[in-house]
Amino acid sequence: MSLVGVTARSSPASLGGRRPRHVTSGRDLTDDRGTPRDRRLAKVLEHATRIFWEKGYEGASMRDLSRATGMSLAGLYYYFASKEELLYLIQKHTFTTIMEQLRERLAGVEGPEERVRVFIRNHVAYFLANQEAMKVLTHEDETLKNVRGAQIRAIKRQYYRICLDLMEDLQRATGLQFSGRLAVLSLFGMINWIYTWHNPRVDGDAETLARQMGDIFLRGVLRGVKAKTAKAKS
Amino acid sequence: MSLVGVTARSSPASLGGRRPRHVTSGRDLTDDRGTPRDRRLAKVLEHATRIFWEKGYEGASMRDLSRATGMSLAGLYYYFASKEELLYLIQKHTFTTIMEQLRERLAGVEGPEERVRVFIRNHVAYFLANQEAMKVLTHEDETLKNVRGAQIRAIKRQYYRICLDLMEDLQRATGLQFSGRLAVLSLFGMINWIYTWHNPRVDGDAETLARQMGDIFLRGVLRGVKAKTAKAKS
DNA sequence: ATGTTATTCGAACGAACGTTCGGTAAATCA
DNA sequence: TGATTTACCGAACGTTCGTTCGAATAACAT
Repeated sequence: MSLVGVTARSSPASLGGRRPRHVTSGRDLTDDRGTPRDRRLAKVLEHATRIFWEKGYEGASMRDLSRATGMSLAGLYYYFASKEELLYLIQKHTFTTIMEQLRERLAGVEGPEERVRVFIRNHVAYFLANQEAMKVLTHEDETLKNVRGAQIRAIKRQYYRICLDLMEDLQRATGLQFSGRLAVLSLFGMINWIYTWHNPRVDGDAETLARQMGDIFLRGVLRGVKAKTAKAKS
Repeated sequence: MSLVGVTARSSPASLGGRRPRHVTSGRDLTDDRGTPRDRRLAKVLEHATRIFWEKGYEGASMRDLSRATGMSLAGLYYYFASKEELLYLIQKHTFTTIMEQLRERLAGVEGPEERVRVFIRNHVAYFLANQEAMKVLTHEDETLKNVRGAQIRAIKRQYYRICLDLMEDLQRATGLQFSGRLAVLSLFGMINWIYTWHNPRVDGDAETLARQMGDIFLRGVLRGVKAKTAKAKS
């Protein structure tokens, strides 16, 4: 009721109008918990994520989703109000989850550099574990308009803020001078670009990738990587 | 004839079929040179670039382009065969131009680090001077299919190769060990991400940005930036 | 068994999509 | 001058789009 914003036109129940449909509970939408309805919606969102990932939001059609889920076109709309809401739910869930995970991983970790490392590790790990959702999140950045767009942008600003704070802690601790804004945005660029090139066959796992990117970002290529052992490939 | 691939269905001229339309000459498409027709096409491409930039390729309609150019829907098709070809021409021209410019700027520059710096400067400068085209190039990366897609991907591979070579020269010169592939792709990520955040009001001009990003990439934030003078902002 | 609510559907709606057809003017060539 | 080519357009073509309607079934409570 609060989150979704029902689009139903009128229907005061007394006049025999149909009751408002597709009112999602405010629940979490992960696969396990929630009402059966929420669990079913979560499954639909998984399929939608994969389709948006493959064809882009505009390029994907509700008929694609119907085919993928095995449900009828009309049946889908029992679970959400519009295609746009689908994208909103996906982006919101993805963003919320990565931020929760970050807060957990940051808790208890001391030392500004290590905390930045944790941020990088978390972002890279989540990115690789949820490539489809993360591409939909970053690629369809400007797609949502109005209220839904504003909500997603608000979460994004929060996430940016967390990283900027980590960076400024690092500056205070080391006395170094650089533009925090530019550092954060460069870091985001490095990581968020992954979806355009990552190949699990040739590029390592999340841990390796995060360490390498952390090294590039924190030490710079000209200080090189402390030649630990196998950096392998090229 | 060679580039564009006419889609005309048959029409052997003798049977009264219409001659093949929209056969672009192989010319350069920049505004100044070429036949009047090519110049007119270039203008259309400029409008198309702005529209794809605003609404994305799938989200943009030929009617949007018709409105923007002031030409009729049918009239547009005198200059190109399809919407897809529009995107192809834009991407090809953009990619070709940035590579030409890079080769010019690299010529005569010695020293592996400076050559990497030139690469960064060129990419950032071109990016900011042609933000719309560069977004269309990077954002619509997977949009083109088949032959046209393969051609663009081939140019992209060339561009990547040039940068990788620069990076490997740097490695040979310094004896440092890092993954060249990862370094190049991280660098691309840093720079190509610019279009999602750049604000000319708060972020500096191309030269400043390129220097800062070069510093982050080459020296790493932990070695700081040689506090030259005004880094200002944050 | 009966009434109620939760799901799902076939069929269609109007709008928008990329593209094409037959044609008209204007420019160019002979 | 007349013939041909170039540049452009109104009107439509067939398709696909997101969404909705009324009804049918399934699940569940009483």
